[in-house]
Amino acid sequence: MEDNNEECITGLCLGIGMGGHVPKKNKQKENKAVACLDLAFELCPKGEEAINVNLHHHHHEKVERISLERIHEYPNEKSTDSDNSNNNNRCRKKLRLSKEQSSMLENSFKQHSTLNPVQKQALADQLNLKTRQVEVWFQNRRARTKLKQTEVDHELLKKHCQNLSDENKRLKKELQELRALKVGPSPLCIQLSKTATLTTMCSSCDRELKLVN
DNA sequence: CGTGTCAACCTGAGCA
DNA sequence: TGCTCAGGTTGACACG
Repeated sequence: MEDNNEECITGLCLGIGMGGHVPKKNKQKENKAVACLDLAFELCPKGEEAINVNLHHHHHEKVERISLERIHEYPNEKSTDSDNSNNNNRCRKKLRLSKEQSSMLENSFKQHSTLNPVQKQALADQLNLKTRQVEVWFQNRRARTKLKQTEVDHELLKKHCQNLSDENKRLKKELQELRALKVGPSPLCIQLSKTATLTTMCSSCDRELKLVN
């Protein structure tokens, strides 16, 4: 059989509506193939039949391995979930981490927000998860942290902006009042006319502000 | 039934 | 070239 990996994957993608997209990188090809397998698995939970029909022999070993992992990966599919009566061979049932798994991941994240491969493998073994799952959890966790921090920063900036705006209004009003009192050449008025700017301290941030005349 | 959450995935960039 | 990451997206599920 000829060695034409792209055609193999393209064929399968076309067969399940992926539009025949052929990714450039091998890793991406593999990802697409895995995505294809999700759907192939949906059509054929046992895996082997649908997969062997669609792929050349070069892929069989890998594909079979992945398909078996899939069966392992979604244990709820195997009617172990007693209260899930509508077990309808859906291929990607949402995985929910247990409280223990979540808290251990959280604790690990508190210690270091990134993991080296050894730490990742150790944590995966400890939690009875795949390293990929641990990796994804940390990626998502970092994204959530960043999002939260962005929201906090946004709120702080909004408050700071409001404070500055209030301070600006107050200073403008004060300046107007001072000008209204301009009955004679007081030292302040002389200073104002010379420099055309007035400096003051912002009460909210303790920075020096320049008030343009 | 609309919406939020989150695991899983995709893609492009940076790095060794 | 392969790996890891950030950022964005998808899809399953829970909840009001």
